[in-house]
Amino acid sequence: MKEKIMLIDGNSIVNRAFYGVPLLTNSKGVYTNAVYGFLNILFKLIEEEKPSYIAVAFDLAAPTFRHKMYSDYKGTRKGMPNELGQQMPVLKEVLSLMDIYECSLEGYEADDILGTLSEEAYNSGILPVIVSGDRDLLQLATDEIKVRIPKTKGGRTETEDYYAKDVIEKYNVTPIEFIDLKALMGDASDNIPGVKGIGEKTASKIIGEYKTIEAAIENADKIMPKSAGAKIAEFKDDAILSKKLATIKKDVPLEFDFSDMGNMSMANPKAYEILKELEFNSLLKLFDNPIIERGSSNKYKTVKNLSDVPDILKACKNKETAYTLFEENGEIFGLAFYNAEIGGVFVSAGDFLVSDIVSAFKSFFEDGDYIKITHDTKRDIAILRLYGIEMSKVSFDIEIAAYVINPTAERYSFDIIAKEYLNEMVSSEEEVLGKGKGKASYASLEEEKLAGYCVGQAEIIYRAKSVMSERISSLGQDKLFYDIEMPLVYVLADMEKYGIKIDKEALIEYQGMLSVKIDDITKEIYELSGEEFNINSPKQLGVILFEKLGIKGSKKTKTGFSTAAEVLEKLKYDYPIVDKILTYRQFAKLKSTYADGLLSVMDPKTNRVYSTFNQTITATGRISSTEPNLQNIPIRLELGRELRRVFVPENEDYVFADADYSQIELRVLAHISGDENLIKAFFENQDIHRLTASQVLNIPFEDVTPAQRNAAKAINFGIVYGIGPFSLSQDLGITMREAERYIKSYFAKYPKIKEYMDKTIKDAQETGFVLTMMGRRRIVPEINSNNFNIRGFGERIAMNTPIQGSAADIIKIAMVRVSESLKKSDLKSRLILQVHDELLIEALKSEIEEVKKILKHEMENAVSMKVPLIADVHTGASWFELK
DNA sequence: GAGTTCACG
DNA sequence: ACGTACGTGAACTCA
Repeated sequence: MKEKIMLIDGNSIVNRAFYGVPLLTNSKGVYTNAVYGFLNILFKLIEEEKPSYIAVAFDLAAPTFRHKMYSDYKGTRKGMPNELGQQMPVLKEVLSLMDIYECSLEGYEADDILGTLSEEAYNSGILPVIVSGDRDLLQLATDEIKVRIPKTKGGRTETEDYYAKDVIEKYNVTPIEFIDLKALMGDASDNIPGVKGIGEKTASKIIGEYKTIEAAIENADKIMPKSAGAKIAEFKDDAILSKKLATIKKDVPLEFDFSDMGNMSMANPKAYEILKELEFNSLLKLFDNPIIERGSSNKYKTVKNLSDVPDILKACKNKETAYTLFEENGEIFGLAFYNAEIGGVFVSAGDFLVSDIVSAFKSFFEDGDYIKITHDTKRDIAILRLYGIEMSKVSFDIEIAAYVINPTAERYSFDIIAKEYLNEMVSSEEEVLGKGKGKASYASLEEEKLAGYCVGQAEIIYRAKSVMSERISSLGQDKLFYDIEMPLVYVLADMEKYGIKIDKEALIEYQGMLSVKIDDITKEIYELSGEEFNINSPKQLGVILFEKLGIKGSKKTKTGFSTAAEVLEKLKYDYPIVDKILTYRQFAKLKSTYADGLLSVMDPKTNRVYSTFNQTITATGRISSTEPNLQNIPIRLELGRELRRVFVPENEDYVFADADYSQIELRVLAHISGDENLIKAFFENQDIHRLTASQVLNIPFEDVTPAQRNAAKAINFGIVYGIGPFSLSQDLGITMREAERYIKSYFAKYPKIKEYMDKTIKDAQETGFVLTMMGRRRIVPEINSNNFNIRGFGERIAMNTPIQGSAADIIKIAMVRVSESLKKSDLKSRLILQVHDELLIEALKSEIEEVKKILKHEMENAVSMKVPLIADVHTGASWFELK
């Protein structure tokens, strides 16, 4: 099929659009109707024609050769209305953002440029399609070259299409004769004189017979009716001039290269933004095309016979290859590969038995010789395990990479990465499948779309990887990414695979015990309040407590009374009902979130819960845990802590071994601030809070009272979070004045901590980001906010993130090493849980001593710091007993 | 879906 | 004069 070029008469189309679409503005009052109409026409025709090249020609204000020939040319034409004029630069901006080629040339009209481009294109073997609102262009139509005249009617775009035969059919003249026709009849809008007194009907008849103006003049005496012939003779000069004016030039001295007209990218982020700004919401569907817009996704190969697979694998071996695995509920729908050697390859699950596909590609996934890159490795590890495949090392996961580069993004999906790193708009999964209830299955996609989407994603991965790997290197994050985060993916995948065993009977008993307690206390509360209400509703509870019962000391939230524990705590001694509410809340929380919650996610076949550990959620580098969240299992209150008894090892052959870092964040702070006093404190290996109290208050270590130790503990915590006197005073129940004195005295004792805090804020203000020990980087846009509150928040982020984040770096290193050590020693014991400063291993009893040694050693030696790292190890027959 | 509350480090 | 400690996830109510 011949390549096409779409040649657009910009001015005439924008005019059509302006008059065809009601005058619109966006919410900022910018007129948008002409731009909107233009784009509607443009997109519709692009979709229909699928041109390889596009050029839009515009007139310039300067006079053209026609004006020089005839000073009244277009003399009757009024200028553009202001509402349209304002839209011209907007339109040009949109076209430029979409990389659509524009051209204009002084001294010539858009028509002439189009005529020239059409001629040149045709001679170069490219088929022109001409788009104009102006019938003058019909003279360019041939048997092959089509002229399309769009009409906007009631929001819909229709076009009249003219090949040469259609012109003949409609006007009884050939396209070439159309020039003569116009020259004879004149054109009021261009102020072409024509021959006065001859209208369309007569002109059409005459040209139909004589073909050209020249012939008509020569034969003027023979023309019927006589009067027409006489007029032609009389005004022959006008007729000749008119023909010159009406003839579109095909030899304009234009410099151009067709290759410049083929770089269109309608669906790119900048275009998206401007369309959004113009509020062309209906046009944004352009970005929903499930076939990835750019690149070679249209040129993929589909595997028709699995006997072709060995050749494909051969071409991938030792070459970086991106793959995508499309799966739903454990069922594989498609597999795509992309690399420079083979381009895109698609394998559809619809064409073969999934088990055959899996065995055909087994070596790709299992052999280290294939350099794999993908998106969301952890998910693929789990899927492949369902098919008996243990995935070997994936060298680059773009999702993890995107997180390392910027941990504060909302999502790291393909579409976001393509936009961020390749500046391309591709469809998100949501756009392809929909979301929520209406979410479709991959099975419902046409094979071609599924293939395009799979291969397109593989290509995105392949290309994004090279951009991202350079970025990571330039940010000094190679070690963080390649040695910590990438290996961690496998550790987390294993943790998710193993899960943790629940003593189901014990949990049901715990649940029942809570039910009884909740029933009892609910009755008591109803009695004390004199009515039944929903205690779970803060709104209803607030009304009961602070209006009906008239309890004093309420605080307001946005929506009404606050009933938070912080408020109720202060009132519980004076009002028994408040105390009961607090107790109710405790029971209700334990039952709904933990007892009911765990039972609902427990696998009934194995009696284990399998949490998902998310590696790309937190802004600081921590991991998070969901469904169930195993990182917030109660411990602080006794009743809650009892829940930990239901977390047990697999069977009698196993036991739990656990280790938690002692004061890791304060140790990190000592290290990165370099404060000698704090460093010394840690070398003394004493109770750090007591030591802080004695140093800050200048009293002997032995004389520190429990209250003083508590105060020091609160300060130590506060320091890590970027403390203020208000919060400390609240926490300790002291005046702000006193709190301020404590803080001052703390910083006086540990001067380098103060220096560190000041410096990290200053650096963040200048650079816009903060760093952890391992080079994890968080941007802190809040820090330069003009808003007092937001800026304060930014400053606390700047102070806290390096501390929390470095601690996260450290335990991640420990996890990777513990996991490696267990494997290297061929132990059956396995890491099953991480809770920020704690690692839990389900250990084979026979391996317990070795496991304890590994845990302690790898945790304490994960990094080398100016203070020792201490991990305390415990063992026990349930999570409860690890203390 | 936003807001509130509360569990953890 | 401002509002007030960092980082999470889950359950619940209510609009």
